[in-house]
Amino acid sequence: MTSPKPSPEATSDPTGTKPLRADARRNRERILAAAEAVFAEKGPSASTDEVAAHAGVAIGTVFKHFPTKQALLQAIMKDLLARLTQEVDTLATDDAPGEALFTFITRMVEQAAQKRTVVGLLAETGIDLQVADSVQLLREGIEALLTRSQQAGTVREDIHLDEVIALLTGLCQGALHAGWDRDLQRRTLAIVFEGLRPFEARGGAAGTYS
Amino acid sequence: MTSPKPSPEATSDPTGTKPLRADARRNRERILAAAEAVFAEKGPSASTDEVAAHAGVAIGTVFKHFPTKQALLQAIMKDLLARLTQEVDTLATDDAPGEALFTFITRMVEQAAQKRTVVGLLAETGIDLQVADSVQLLREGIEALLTRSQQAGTVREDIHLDEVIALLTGLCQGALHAGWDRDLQRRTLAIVFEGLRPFEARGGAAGTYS
Amino acid sequence: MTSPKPSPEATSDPTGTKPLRADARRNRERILAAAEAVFAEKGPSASTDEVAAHAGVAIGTVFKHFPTKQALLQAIMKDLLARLTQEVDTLATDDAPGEALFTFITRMVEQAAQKRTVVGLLAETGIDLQVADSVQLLREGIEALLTRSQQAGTVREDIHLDEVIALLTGLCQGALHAGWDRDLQRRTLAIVFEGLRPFEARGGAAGTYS
Amino acid sequence: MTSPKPSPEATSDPTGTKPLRADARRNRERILAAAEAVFAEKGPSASTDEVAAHAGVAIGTVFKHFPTKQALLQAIMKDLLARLTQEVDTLATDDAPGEALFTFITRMVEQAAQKRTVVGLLAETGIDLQVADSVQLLREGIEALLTRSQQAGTVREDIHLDEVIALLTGLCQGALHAGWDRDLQRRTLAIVFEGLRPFEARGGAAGTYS
DNA sequence: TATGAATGAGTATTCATTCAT
DNA sequence: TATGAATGAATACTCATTCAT
Repeated sequence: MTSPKPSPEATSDPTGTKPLRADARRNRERILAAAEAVFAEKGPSASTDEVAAHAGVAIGTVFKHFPTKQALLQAIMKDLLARLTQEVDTLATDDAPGEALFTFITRMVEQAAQKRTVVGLLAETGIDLQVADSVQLLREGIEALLTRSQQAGTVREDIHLDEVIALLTGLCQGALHAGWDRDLQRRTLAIVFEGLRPFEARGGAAGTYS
Repeated sequence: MTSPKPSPEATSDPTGTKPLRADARRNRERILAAAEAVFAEKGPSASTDEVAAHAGVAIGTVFKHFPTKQALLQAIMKDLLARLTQEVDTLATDDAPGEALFTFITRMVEQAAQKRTVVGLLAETGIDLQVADSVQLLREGIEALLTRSQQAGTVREDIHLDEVIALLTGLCQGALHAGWDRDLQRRTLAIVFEGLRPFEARGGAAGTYS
Repeated sequence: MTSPKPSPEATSDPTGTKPLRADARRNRERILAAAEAVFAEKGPSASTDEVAAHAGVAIGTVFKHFPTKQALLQAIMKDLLARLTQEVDTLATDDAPGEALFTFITRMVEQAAQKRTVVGLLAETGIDLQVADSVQLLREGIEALLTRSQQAGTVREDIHLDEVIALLTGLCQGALHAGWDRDLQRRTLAIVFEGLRPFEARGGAAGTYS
Repeated sequence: MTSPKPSPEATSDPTGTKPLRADARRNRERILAAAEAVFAEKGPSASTDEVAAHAGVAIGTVFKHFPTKQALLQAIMKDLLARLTQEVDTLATDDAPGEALFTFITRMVEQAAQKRTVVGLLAETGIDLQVADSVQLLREGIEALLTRSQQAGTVREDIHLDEVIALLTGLCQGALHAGWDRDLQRRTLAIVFEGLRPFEARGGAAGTYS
């Protein structure tokens, strides 16, 4: 049972929620991990039953923790966004300020390509997941990366956060669904990064074409 | 009950299929059109019943023409790809060779953003749609556009078809799911186009940022 | 399969509904009859599955005809009310005008006592069945009976329709739940009828006590 | 968390039960009170969880005291019957012997109409509640009232206890489900009371019609 | 060939009851 | 003894697919 377990800080309850009993908390984690795995593999239309089976609990337990399938999807989404935000924050305090944004985008695309992440799938189902808060946190993190990159002169000043997120979304979705291999990822990202750079910085580190 | 029927060439059967009676053919068209409309609006999880109702035929008729829901989705996909290929071919013989690729990408993204097109949704369902032939035709069309643009000097020589298609896919998916508005589309595409241009053509027509 | 089949006129569609195919209509009747039997025996919390099994059809067929359990209950209710209204109307044109109301009440109570009728059960579940129209028809029928009885001098002039219906409801519920035997029914009704008679008519035909 | 506890005599265990610890007894009372309130409001299909929550105890505690939902319903029923018996006994020693039965019936109907009492709901569930002993006590109390009324000359000699209880049951059920307003209650009861009176006492105090 | 009724496996969700903490 | 997490059977409802009319 060595599924990718969500980092503790990501799944920590919002303050104010009464702490769960040890076994309950353990099950919650297992369910979340199972759900992430199952939905990642089969898409969000996978049955809750399957999630329960994968987690090794009864179906009732899943619904005790997440009273709706929606709620379960939301929880995964929040978890994921929290981990991304965390990663963004780490990058933001790293040394190479100019490359931070490029690195982050690259990592996200890599992840998306690897596993059929939930991120993308969520949107598709038309389910409105109301994870606005978590999204906002991530936006802020990305904005910080963008600003730093612009100050470092590796991204044009006239680029807005919206475009960056649009590109990020599109690239992830593309990578996710079309199953780009590493090489294709690299070359595709290189093109986009080239488009983000100021004229005087073109042909930079990320821009090596075969 | 005369719904807007797809153009005949778009729905043409692959050669080798036995010709249908006139009324059967008419029904086939109506079902396809209905399916495209319904799936475009509600996603591929819309029920076949709804498609039948929208087409004004009984459910049995739908399954007579397309023995599986899968088959119906496939047919739509092929239809769509055929129309895109058609559009590509038209663009390829236009006068402005340098802008043809950019124009095509822009149009596709616009369409994807406008209607919840099937394109994107198909991939998501994880269904393997086996439309390889149709895709190949489109690939070839796009390749022609790419070559012409490169010859015209508006796209870098070191760009491959794979990256172009990867970008196209990602941008469409992004536009589709994230609901970009026209302005955001324009700015996002401008960045990508900038990345596609050779150094000496940078800051070209498509690259005006707010 | 000789369950009490609803009379044709009771189940006839409101005009304007497209006529069903013969087999569909037959199934509809069977489902209704089965539902009436099952709910009558086990109360409205009986499962729809059981109704389907009892009717010898698949569960989907039940839901095709009655898209909701509610709808099924409603249909039974309407059916029942229609039959009651019918009975009321017959009584209203009978010869013995003075006894018509008493006869009707007696019959209803008898029926309620016999089978765990749906009437009573419906109210209990807290389900709002929206059969107002059908109820109104029955009210009008009962009102006619009441008026005739009053004109015949067997019911006091100062009795209103509301009280009659209240008594009818209470007596049916009581008979239904408490399982009164025939003799107890008779004696209980005799008391109520006695209360309905004018002073000068007391000790009338219905009022023989042990 | 001091909810309105039922009076001690009402909840007294049948003799022979081993005495509970003080806190356990307190919990028992709270659960009973909560159950009565919850079931009164939502009907007997309300969940045991809700009862537990309302009582401020854990679900396990409820099942410790009442090993089955059935048992809980039974206990409420007994409690209720005990209170009614108590009320009957009080009335039986009151001064106005002739009106005692009428008063009792009136009160019961009033209560039934006011709150979605459990009384009525119990019968509906089809659950056999085995509260024969408690019922017997109540029967005896009512019989006493009946006898006194007959001796006082306000109720006919040929009326039996069974009919009185039948009427009582029916009227309560009717009032409960049909939601009679006070005025309708009054007029309906007046009719029944009139039916109970001997000829020479007709048009008595309770018999004023609009 | 078209129709549309019937099928029945599948899905989310609830809830009485059990049992480890 | 109290807690409350876990259980899992049950239930209403959906929908792709089949087949008699």
